[in-house]
Amino acid sequence: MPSPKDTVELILAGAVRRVAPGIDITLRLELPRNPDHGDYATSVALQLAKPLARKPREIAEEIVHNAKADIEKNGASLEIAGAGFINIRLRSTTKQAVVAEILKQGSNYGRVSAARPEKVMVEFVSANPTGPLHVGHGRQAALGDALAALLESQGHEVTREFYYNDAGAQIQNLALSVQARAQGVEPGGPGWPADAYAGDYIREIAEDFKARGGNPRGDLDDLDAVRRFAVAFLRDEQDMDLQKFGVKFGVYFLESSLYAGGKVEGTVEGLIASGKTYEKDGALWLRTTDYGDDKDRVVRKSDGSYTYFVPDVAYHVNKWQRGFAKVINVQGTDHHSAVTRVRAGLQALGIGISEGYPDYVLHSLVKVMRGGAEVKISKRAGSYVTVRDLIEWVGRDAVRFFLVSRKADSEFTFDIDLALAKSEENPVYYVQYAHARICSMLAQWGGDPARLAQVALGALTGEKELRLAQRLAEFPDMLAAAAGELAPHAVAFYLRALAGDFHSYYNAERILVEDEALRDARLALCAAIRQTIANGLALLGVSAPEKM
RNA sequence: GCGCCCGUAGCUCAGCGGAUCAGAGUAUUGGCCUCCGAAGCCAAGGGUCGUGGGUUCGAAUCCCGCCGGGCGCGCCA
Repeated sequence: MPSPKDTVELILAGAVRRVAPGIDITLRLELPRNPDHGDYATSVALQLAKPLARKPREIAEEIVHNAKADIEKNGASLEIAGAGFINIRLRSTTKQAVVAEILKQGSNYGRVSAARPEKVMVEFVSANPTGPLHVGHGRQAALGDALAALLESQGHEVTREFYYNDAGAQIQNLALSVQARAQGVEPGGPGWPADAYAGDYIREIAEDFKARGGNPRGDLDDLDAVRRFAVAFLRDEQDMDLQKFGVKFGVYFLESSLYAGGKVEGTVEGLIASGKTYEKDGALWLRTTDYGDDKDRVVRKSDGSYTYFVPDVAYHVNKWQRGFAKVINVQGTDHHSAVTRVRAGLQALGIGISEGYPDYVLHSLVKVMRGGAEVKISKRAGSYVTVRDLIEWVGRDAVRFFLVSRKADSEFTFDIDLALAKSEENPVYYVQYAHARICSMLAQWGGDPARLAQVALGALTGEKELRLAQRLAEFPDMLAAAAGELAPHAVAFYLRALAGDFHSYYNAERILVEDEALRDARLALCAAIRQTIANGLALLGVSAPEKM
């Protein structure tokens, strides 16, 4: 069933085409803050003034004249204001209808089936198994998972994928670190390998290895065994953290599989065949500058090995070949130089991969403050705050909601002291509280909530009630916009606003009144709010508790 | 130095395909529970939207310069 907004938009767009034939303009309905300006408004007449060389008000009058009958038939009215704005007002019955619609659709409210469903991949976290997950990974997990859920809500078939390097120099470094630690070498002490990981978790792995390894001396010399043990240990740990965070991946992709399958070699051959490579200083270079990069990149080093850039390209070829027409990589901005490079590599191959492939959501790194000082995020230092720490301190719901509540590219300061001291004032509770309050009210009423979907809604005429209905009606549009812009923070802001409207309403009006018709209508509205909050929170991976 | 991103209320941040866009939370101050959950509500103060130009009838929003901050700029990953 098309929403009133869609209907109004369609009718007005038709009128605009008749008034301004041949002029390419997209009609956009705004949501005015000022209620005097109606429920929707458009400045399309002002925008048409120049191309039509006419007064905006005249144009507005003509549009309104054209659309009026149809608009009114569909439960709305038009008026012209100011310089030529067209304000649209919906009748109360039109607004009330959304409540029944939500209760009918239940957990599907906001979800749509795409006209053309796409196979979409969101790749995120992708932490190498060289240490516990840090807050940056937490931000990625919160963003990526919400993004994936958002795209699913729009009818796409989404795969969540985790990519990790299980064989490179960093892994070797990990093995050496564990080995040294197991042999009793202290970080920084004599015999400590250069650039070794010094975090405490290395000691834990070393002790665990010795405890389970049988003959410690013999096992310790077997660096390969140490490496396998350490990787498995850290993978388990990361899995546990992700599970606690409520994030599930569909695919774990190993970098080593690209080598094993000959994909890396094949990519190099493909690049050479494209004619975009050249030899210089004993190395093989790719002309990435042909594709907007600021310098050419080395593909094969003079020692014969490949740069990390090659498996990166091979991996994305693989994504493409698996049929993912749309891929979104969630990464920190510290990797933004890879964006141009990977795209350049894919274009150079000339195998028909679309130009902007893949999409990226880059997030600024999270700065962690504690005791008024910054805690450096560095795997090597071993002093960074982990995802697990955050969850233990403020709870999974708060961490997820908080981390997704900001635009990805804005810098983000996570003040540990504040989160600890004021955990109860975290915005997530505000939204959850609205949900719990409604649950409590429905329980007190004691009726059958399923019945509310059929209840008469005509009694919902209060200003706050109609505003709430409008807010609820925005939900699907908000989701579509958030999915389109890859901006999950919009969901968090919407929920905050909806909860705010509800709390305000709750304090102003009594829901469980004597008058049955009024009570049922109000309960139906509240049930619809509860449903919408639950649906929104589910997308963010945050629980919607019935009691708090 | 070059490239990308970011500068909006004391603080943390929305808004940025122009108009009906000066907003939210928090903090501060003052009110509201014999009443459905006060983890709540109501009200007040607080910003020349970093800065200087430009485009436009109209700019927080688009363009250019400058200032400030972040991240990149390896035959590291």
